[in-house]
Amino acid sequence: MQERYSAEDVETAAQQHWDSQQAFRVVEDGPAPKFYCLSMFPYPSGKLHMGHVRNYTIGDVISRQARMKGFNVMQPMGWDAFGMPAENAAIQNEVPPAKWTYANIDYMKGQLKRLGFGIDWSRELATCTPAYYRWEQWLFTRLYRKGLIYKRLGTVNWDPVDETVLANEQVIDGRGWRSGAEVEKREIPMYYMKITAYADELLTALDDLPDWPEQVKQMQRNWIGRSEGVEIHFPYDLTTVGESGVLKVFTTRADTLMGATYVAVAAEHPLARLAAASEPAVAEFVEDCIKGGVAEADLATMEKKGIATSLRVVHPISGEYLPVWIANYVLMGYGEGAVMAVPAHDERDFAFAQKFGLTIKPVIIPGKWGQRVDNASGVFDDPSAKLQRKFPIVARYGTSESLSWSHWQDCFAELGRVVNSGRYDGMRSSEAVDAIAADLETKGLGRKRVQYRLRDWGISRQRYWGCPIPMIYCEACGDVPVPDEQLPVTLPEDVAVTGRGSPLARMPEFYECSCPKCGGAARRETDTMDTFVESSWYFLRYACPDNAAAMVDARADYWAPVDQYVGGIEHAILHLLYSRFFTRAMRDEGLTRVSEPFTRLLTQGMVVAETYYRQPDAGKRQWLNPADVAVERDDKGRIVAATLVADGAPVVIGGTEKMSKSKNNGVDPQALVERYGADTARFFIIFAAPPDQQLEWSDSGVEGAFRFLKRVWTFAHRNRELMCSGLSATAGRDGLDLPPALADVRREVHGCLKQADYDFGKHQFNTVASATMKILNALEKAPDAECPEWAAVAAEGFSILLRLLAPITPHISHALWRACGFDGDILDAPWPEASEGALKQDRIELMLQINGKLRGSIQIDAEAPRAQIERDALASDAAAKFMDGKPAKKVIVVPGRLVNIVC
RNA sequence: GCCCGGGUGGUGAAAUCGGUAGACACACCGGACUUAAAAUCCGGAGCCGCGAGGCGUGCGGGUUCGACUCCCGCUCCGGGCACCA
Repeated sequence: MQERYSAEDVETAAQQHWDSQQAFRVVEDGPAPKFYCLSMFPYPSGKLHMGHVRNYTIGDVISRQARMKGFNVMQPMGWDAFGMPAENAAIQNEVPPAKWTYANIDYMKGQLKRLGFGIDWSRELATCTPAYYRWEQWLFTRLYRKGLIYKRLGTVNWDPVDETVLANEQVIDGRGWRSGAEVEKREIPMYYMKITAYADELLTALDDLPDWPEQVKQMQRNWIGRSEGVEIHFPYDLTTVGESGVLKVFTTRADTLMGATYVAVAAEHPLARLAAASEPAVAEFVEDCIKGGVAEADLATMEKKGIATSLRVVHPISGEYLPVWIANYVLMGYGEGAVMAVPAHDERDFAFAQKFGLTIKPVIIPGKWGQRVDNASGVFDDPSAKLQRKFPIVARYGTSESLSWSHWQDCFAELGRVVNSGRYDGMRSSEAVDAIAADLETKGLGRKRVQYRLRDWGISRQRYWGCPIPMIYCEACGDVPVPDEQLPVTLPEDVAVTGRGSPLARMPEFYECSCPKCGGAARRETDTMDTFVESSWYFLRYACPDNAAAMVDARADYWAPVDQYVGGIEHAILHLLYSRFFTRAMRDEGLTRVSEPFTRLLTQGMVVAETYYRQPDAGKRQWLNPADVAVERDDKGRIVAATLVADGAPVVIGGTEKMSKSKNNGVDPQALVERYGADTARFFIIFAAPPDQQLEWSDSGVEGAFRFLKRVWTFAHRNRELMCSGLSATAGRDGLDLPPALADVRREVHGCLKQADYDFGKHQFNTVASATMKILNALEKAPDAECPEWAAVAAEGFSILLRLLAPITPHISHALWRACGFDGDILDAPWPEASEGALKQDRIELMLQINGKLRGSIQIDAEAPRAQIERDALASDAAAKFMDGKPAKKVIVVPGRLVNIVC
């Protein structure tokens, strides 16, 4: 054993050992229960970034501990290899996407190996290979025939200059990122997956995922957005509309129906088109509405615009004529593309009505305004204003009647009591919803129904680097799925990408084909699939990546579901929801037995670092890498200034942000590993923050991790022979009669172990790392070798330390386990168990509070009865000093913790 | 705009069911070793105060013998918003 810790030697040797043993290759048999630990696979963007290192370190820690606990562990890895960056790189560097992607995979795989992750590489897959995506196409044709995939128009961002569909990310301030042209909405035919068919199941099944973070489940619940409400039909007014029909809206607040004063429709709604045909101003407005992109965040924050039409619809209860408005905040793809507007009780409608001077008709008395309202006179008590007020029949801006409705108040949107609504007056909101729904149903103008916010999943992409959609168009036969024997539809790999239009649509050799039904000339679909499709089933394919005859086989039944999934919180909704849906679709095709793909979920936080920059006058900020910057501190250690090492001149401290190329604050994992080794990188990442929180990068923190590992190494080197002799004394350690100082050391070790076990269960690995440091501190401070029992205590303590460390820093743990003569390979060493005997204490310290303030402590027998604790507490110096001679009113004893005297 | 998180010393963080706030580290200060430095080791330290003591978990209220923890209101920061992955 070397005296000095050399990470490179240790890590190379350990990795060679694992390779030669094929230590992480796993098969589907044996008595051990299976444990499928999966980290989200990376997009092969070029090289690993720190977020990857964090993700895979967390997954590896869980995997390795599960193995020590006796599970048959599978930890696979692969590549989410289709996507836009490959096309962007192709445009920039004129490299074909396939070549670029495979080169990246090659490089990043080497990096993953160097970090020592316990991955079964025999299961590696890349989604851009025909061997993978052919099964995606195969399933597509099945789901299409079943009706779970269908075709309809969908709205996309259109760049009129580049004649290309843009991703939301490529639209910046309403303009195309390359052309700078104003983006427009355009409707094109697209394929959709009917995820809404599973909406209810996806929602209710969340309740059966106890090991998912509550926050993720809540986000998914809100995303699915189940709401119970009423569909209401407003018949067209024949004289203004010119044809018969009904305008359908959905509302959860049917109790406010009598307060509806207009209706608003989307620019793409049939009524809008009708109005545009005869009214030039409307046509202009509708034309204007196609400007801008489709991202919801933009639509929600843009200025609310609208225009009146001459059209009217008929209120289904009152028979009044309501004006039809066109509003840019109503969207065709959401619900019915129309809303009934109740300005008195909806904040958005209120703002709209005020802007355009529309009628505001209050029909609900908010709960907090009291129950007393006279339905005939409209007089009610407003306790918040300590006034008796007259309820406005119609509130118009500027009139005295409408004072209370001149500004929006949140309580307007609350449930309450119905007024101003004819026969529904006096009802509570919920009663009014029932009564109105019943009346509408009688008239055939509406009914109660459930609606979801969730929309069907549009999967068509007008891009090249993706899985081809296996469909053929024939003049005679229409849309025909590609038959099984013609699969896969292979994506040509040697293609020039220009950024204008879709390359496949310019390749007759790709799209010209014959109809599978009639044999006539036909055209192949040139759209590819959303890359979320590949990542919706890869976890099943890892079980059997080599199967050329089936999508999944019996091995998937052995491994599914994933026991532990680890990945970024940014995937909390889309990827995870699509995967849950896809698994169910596959279940209903008889491909898997499971419904939920991921039993336990751990969502990891981002990796952030400080930023530094310089800003020449009126110029762009130049971001400087933290590695090139030196900081100045005051005498308390606070950072007061920073300078660039190269020129010694000051730079601006920019705050802490997510590591990124644009802010130049990334730390290269490669350089880190080369300098300190994989174990140091892994230890720091685990130690610096709990997995689900953001991790702040710190170079000196890395130094500290390295220093700790050196201390572990040094302890082993100094005490190796002693500990080898201590091994024989291992039997019956609890029975050993240890001197008090050694008993204390042993109590500390087992206390740390017990705590670490608890923390492991919570996935709070940072405190597990702390526990290993505490154990080393205790062992180093132990009274040394004079005492004969020390060898046994040291050997036991150090073996516990190494095993707690093994999942986090596997290489050094592997080397020291052998060097100290412990049994076998630490990879399969049994996880240690804390001894209750070692934790026992005769006397304990209780904190002493007087009136809730800490004033001292008392020493007492661990088993002391309550009466004695009270007596000792009252007799203490602190009690005499702080009770001011007052008698104790009450004494609170919290066993094992504290005594509080109230006086 | 909507949904979901987070805010604790100079810094990263810990505190299991409402019971010692700041474990474990980083940075800092002091000391040992050294011709010197690096490395290593030992010690100190939340803030204010000479001290007794007071004050302290983003801000303002509340519940409680006792609140980082529970409740109400605010604020700032981050993630997601359906074509980034």
